[in-house]
Amino acid sequence: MKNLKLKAARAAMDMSQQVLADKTGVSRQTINAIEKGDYNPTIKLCTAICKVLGKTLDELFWE
Amino acid sequence: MKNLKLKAARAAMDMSQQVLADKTGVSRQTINAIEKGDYNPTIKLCTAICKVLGKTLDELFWE
DNA sequence: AGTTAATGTCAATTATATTTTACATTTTAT
DNA sequence: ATAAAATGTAAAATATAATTGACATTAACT
Repeated sequence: MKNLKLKAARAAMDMSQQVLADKTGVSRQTINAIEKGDYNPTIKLCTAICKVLGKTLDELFWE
Repeated sequence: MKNLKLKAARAAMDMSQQVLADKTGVSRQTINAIEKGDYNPTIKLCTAICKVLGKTLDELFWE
């Protein structure tokens, strides 16, 4: 299942996958894969993404 | 950093680490390690733990 | 005291998240 | 129409989450 909430939050900040990757300290492919939804990031990375995008875990990663 | 919120939520349900491990499909050592705090579980496991304990990600895994 | 359930912890192995390199496709802008 | 940036995707390698088995300690109970 795609993570459209993440994709939308990133779009709302006008931030590319590459920039989000740099700010969270992971590769662009990792961000892409999380948005694509076919895997399972660590809570630490989810938290880092939330902080960069100004959202909480519940807002981006709760179903 | 220990996860005392998780430990407290489990205690509030009077549930052992072993039972929580069984209900979330991981080993007891994994639950113990998460409570001890010296690592970084996947979002999928965090979500499973939250559902068993009737809490949200923000309540148990947001700092 | 003695017994049992629960917890803390460690070493070795397995499963999988993440990286790296690379290329194709799509969007955005000129 | 063309170039550049952004995205989608894949295979191989690396880092680390999670398992297994084992043992010691602590808490709860009779």
